Amino acid sequence: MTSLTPNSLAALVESALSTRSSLLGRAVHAQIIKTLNNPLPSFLSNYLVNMYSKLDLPSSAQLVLSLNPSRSVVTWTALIAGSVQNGRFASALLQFSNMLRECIQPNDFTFPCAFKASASLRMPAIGKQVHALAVKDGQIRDVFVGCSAFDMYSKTGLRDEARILFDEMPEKNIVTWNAYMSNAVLDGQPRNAVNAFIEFLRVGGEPDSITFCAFLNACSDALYLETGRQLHGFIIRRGFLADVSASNGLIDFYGKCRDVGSSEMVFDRMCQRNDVTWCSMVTAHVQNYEEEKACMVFLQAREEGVEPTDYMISTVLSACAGLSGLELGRSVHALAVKACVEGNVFVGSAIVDMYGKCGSIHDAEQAFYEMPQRNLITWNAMIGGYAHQGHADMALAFFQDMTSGSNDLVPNYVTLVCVLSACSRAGAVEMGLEIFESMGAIFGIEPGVEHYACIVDLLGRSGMVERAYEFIKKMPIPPTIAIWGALLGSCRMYGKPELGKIAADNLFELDPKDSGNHVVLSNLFAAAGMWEEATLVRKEMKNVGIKKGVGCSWISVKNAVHVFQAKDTSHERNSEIQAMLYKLRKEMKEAGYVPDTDFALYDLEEEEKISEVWYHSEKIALAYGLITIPPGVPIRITKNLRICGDCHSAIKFISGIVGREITVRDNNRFHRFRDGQCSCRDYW
DNA sequence: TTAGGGTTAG
Repeated sequence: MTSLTPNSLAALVESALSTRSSLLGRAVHAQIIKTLNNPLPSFLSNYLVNMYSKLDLPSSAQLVLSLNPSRSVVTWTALIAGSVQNGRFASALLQFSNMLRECIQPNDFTFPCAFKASASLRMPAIGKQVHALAVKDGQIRDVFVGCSAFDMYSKTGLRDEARILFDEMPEKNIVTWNAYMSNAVLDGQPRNAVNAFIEFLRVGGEPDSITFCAFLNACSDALYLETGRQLHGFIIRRGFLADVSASNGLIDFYGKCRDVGSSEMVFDRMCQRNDVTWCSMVTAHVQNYEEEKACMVFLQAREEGVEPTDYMISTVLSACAGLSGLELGRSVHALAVKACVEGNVFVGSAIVDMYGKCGSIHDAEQAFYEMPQRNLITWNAMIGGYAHQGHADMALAFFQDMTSGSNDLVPNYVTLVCVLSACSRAGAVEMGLEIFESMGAIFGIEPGVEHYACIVDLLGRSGMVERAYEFIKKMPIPPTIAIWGALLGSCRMYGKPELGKIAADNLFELDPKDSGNHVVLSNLFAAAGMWEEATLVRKEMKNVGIKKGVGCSWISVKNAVHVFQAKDTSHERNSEIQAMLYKLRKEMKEAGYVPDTDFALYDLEEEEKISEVWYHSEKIALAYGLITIPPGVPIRITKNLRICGDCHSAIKFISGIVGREITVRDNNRFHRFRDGQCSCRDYW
């Protein structure tokens, strides 16, 4: 056996670090103690401090450091760098200050760590003090130190200081330029990033994959689709298409620019993919409302043995939320636990959001309370979940709790959207208006288009349809589809054909291809007995080539999905379904249900209309659920179009008769029926 | 012993 010299022991420490095995690291340390007497040679002690700190074993690192009487700036920097790498930023700054207390001067390796810790903690006051030290001994001129100081100022929002540093840097390298571009994008200045790229090329810079990613981010941020496409060509010419990071950046860019087809093209042509590639592709589908495709890509990634990361899990959960796919959502939640990422705040918030949107508010609450840490997004998800379910009281209580006491969070734009939508769904008109009018003064958030839409919905849903229209006319920003859509919905609810026509005309202009608006207007006219107008709308639809999508409802039973269309008799258990429908119809009639034939789409005889609405797909899916799902288990149905008013009222009756909880997720929102009531206060 | 990026939640 060769003798263990200090140099060979140092090599052993290095190899233990490279395997990331703390067990091996401790074994090597034991061997060193066995071989050499204390105190260890200083350089070997430094190796150990570095290893322990990087392996995220801070106590051991600190102990080895304190046993080294001749510890130097290198020893301390090894300790601090490990803390920064493992996200222990506050510890890093504490260690930095302990080092100064021992009168050891930081060097060009120490300063970047201290700047990064200050930047990550968003503590510009500390960053400034570190900067002063770096200026004092001239270290700021070093390209590493200068770049990290610039990054710190940018990330802590001190633009002027960042700009001065950048302009006065004696030397800039590619990292400096990349930092400049990335921070410009983060700061909402994508144009500056693009200009910096041009300047960088002009001074003879050679971009790398990080430069491309930063540029693509700028393009997707500002929706510079053409500029991004040109960069795609540039990436190909420079031979960077084989680079996984550059291609990942392209997938992300196209996805954010609503060109998911190009994302798929880049993805399909890649020879090598990593976990980020898969996650970017799933994200691109989710961002383009292609949740089914997102789930397919996720399952494909699983088949290929790609390990699920916290990023992937939170993205897939948002796909489940979009699909109201509770079963898949549950299995992804289980996967998060298995992958040990459920404690991650992104994953936890996505779990809360998924359960809230899938109607399992108790699961959402449980996930919320079990989270080791929560942030604003977690609270928003919970408030949004209550709003979805029509629990305005809980939404408002959580809002109150979030902003007060130990939580002390500052609400953002989305928080206010969730709160106002909760008021609207609960008919809390005064409360909603009060919050809307004071949100600028109290929370510093100026109302945006989503907030205006909530108020239109709030007024309209409460029967103040004319007031809602007056409100729209006075809006300082142009009304959007959501706003006219809310008005049209309330016109349908309260039978206001004239205003409905105005809302619909605006919708036709903004969104000519949406068949739903034509159908609602036609129904509105039909309900008011204005058959000619109703027929005219239908004719117009035909003339301009709009087809109403085929309505269907689906229900998941024992992991199989059963899809039904209106008047569907094709299911293998059709006779049982029909028998259940017959039984229900009889019992409902006895309970006082009267079919609402406004929702029969044609000018039919009354008897035919009744039959028309009776065989809507959601009722058939529900009948199937009642014969297959054991008593006590909630029945969940999803519909691709909006649930019709007759089905809504029928399911209310059914929930009372059969004593079960029934939820219907339609393409607009969530309806939870229990004891003859629905979570939404009213429906047209 | 050191600096920059890519995928995530409303």
